[in-house]
Amino acid sequence: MEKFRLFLLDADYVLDKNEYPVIRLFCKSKEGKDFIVKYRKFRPYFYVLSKPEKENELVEKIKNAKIEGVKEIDAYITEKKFGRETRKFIVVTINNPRKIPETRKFIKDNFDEVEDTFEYDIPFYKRFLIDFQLRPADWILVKGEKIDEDTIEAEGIQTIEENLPEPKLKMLAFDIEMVEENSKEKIIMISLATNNGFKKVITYQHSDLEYVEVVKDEKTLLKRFVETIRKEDPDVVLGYNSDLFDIPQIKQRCESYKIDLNIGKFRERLKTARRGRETSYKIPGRVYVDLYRFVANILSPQLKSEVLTLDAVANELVGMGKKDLSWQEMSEIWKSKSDITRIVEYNLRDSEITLKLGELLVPQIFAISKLTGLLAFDVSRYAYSQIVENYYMRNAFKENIVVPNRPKYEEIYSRRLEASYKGAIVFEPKTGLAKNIVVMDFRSLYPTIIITHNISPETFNCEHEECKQKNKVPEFNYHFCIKEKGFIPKYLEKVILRRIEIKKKMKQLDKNSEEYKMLNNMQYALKIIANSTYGYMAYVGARWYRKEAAASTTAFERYYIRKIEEMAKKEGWVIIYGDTDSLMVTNPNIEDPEKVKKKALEFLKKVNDSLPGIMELEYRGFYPFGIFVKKKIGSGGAKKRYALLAEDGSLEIRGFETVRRDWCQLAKKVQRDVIEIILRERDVDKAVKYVREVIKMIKNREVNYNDLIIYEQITKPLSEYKQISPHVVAARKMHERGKLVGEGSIIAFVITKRGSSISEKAEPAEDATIEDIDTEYYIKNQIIPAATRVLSAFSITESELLSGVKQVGLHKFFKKN
DNA sequence: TTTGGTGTGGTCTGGA
DNA sequence: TCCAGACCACACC
Repeated sequence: MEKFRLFLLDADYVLDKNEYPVIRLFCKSKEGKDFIVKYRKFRPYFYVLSKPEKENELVEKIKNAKIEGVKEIDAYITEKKFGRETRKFIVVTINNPRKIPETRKFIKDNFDEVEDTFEYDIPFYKRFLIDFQLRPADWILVKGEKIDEDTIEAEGIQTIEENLPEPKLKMLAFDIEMVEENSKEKIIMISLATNNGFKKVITYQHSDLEYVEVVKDEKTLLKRFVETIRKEDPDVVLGYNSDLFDIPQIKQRCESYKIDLNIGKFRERLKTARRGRETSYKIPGRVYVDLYRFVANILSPQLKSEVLTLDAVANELVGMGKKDLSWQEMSEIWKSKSDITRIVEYNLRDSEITLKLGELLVPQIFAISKLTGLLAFDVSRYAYSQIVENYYMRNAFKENIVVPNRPKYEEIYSRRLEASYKGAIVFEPKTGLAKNIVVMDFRSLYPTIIITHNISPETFNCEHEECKQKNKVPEFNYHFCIKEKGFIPKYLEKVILRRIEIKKKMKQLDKNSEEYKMLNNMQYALKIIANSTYGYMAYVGARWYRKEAAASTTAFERYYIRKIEEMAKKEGWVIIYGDTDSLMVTNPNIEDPEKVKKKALEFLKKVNDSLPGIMELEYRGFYPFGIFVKKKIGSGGAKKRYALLAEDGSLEIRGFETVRRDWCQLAKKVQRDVIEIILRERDVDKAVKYVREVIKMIKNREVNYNDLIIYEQITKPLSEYKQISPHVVAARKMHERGKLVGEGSIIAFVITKRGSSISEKAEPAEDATIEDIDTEYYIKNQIIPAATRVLSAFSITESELLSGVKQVGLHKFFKKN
């Protein structure tokens, strides 16, 4: 028997000829050699909870059950944790993983002794990874025999705890181009690029470029694509929106040409993996990642980009965008049989930036894999809820806890009908220009509350009198057990502590070092779990659902932030603003910034001494100036909208039109400039003059057309809108003109002179010019509101911006400076 | 297949 | 014609 240290990349299973499962692990050795590890001793199973005292009877009945397609069935009793109690469960094992649903149904339908069934919907490969606690994108130790060049028959498999460096992985990105000819779409070009420097474009029109391979037709193009992938033999295959576009197109064409799409590591065919409504594809033995899905599911909230196109995302993340070439131009070049260099370069660039994105994102995906035990394939396609859930599922196994069932449709429906609960506190800001602001915030507020107060579905309202006294939830008649650590807090704490540890380590490292990058990816993965656990417990689709747990978390938030507010006020601080986990304060009695900071640190120490558990309030920064504005309707200050000037001169702008997608670029720029003039120069007059100048330019149409485009998303089918807003009208016009628009499309439109209501005047951006623009609208509904929002805090009104009447005495707002 | 609640503000809609 | 309330999108944390 030999031992192999291998890096685990992917897993699946096949059936042997007797319909027994063979787990296959796709691995790489340190030297870069590929292996398939086969393991035959693992069987699919699920749990049956019997009615009390009926276990033995039920076991016998199950053992003797005859179920179609199931060759072998076995059952035995085990104990598992179920909520707060430990109960007997029957483990039902069969030979064929595909028969688990039928087996479960048979047992449920035929035996009255059955109370419930569990863990019947965990895919077999995932079951294996959980039970063996294997981590994809990490090293495993395999004991077994090498039966041929690249196959190992394993006797035993386990993880390796040492931190070995990753083997060098080969990544390949690809992209296709299509053109419509005689109302039929054809693939005209495919580009491929790898992180070894390989690049190739395959097409069937002439080109002299050395990396272009010219073939005779579409069919040969596809054949060469298959051969090239096989020859390059990548570990990771990358596309951008390829699950929805490139792969289905390639697949369909290959089918019609009867080309075997066997691009798997060991010449296996591309597989379709259907999950609910979404379709994805597996390339057996390779990690195939559609980067768009990861970006859309996981990364999008933290991106500044307004759209998730490859161009925008790559520009933001790797500083490289697409080449400029419109679909029409491409079509014309191709059909006119002229020089295709531009298409070739455009096509190759797409693969190159996809590759660059992959080099950045695949390590992030791998870090999440390592933490959750999910295959990179799954991580890259899962939503937040799925990623957290799988983290807890894998740890439930360690704790011998039965995984709660996924809610059925009716359950989800009734959960939806439950009333929502109160959230966090948002303070009403003091409007105007603020000075010497100290910002403090809680480090991971919700996670630390959950951990400190042991908030978990099963610790909720335990029977102990003591817990009722010592761990009561503010505002509610709820409490959480303190006798035993809850499952969720236990594993959430591991996440938080590990993240703190990693962040500490990172501080000592060079930011460009490989180790720093690796740790950064790991802390990012941990952050995802930490930040989504609270919301997950209130998510209607969650297995570990307990709305009261989430409601209690926010109740504690309100309690603590109020408590700190009180402490701060007592010490002479003025609360300028605060949202959920942050407080912005100033001390009107102290002028010297250094003294303010010092005093703030003393205050923080006092607060932290009073906070329980691992809760901690941190110093986030000092800001010489800030703007807080009035609400447009009603009285008082507007929450969630402010701008701060940091000591290093940078601006932090939140909530304002400037940071919103649904305002035209020009309005956003004007507002940002106004904020800057006020914060940096504290000169309201200058800001007013500037706005008047812009208004004049609009009147004269001396502005850039593109800066007038408004972007808004279509969030449901066009027919379902009750209120027909401008963006809906623009979308309908696009639809009528043969454009593809639907749920999720971001509509680019402008407001023109044609029509009476604003909606009627909305026109798709591509169908209008600067001459069509309704300048009145842009002045009154874009520039003026955006500028007034900020300037009204300094008593400037709309009419003053419009009239051009010179105001006097504005400086009074800034006497001191 | 969509982790949660809080909040602002634009435009439309329909009744006075 | 005016205005409140509904609808809708997007932001903050």
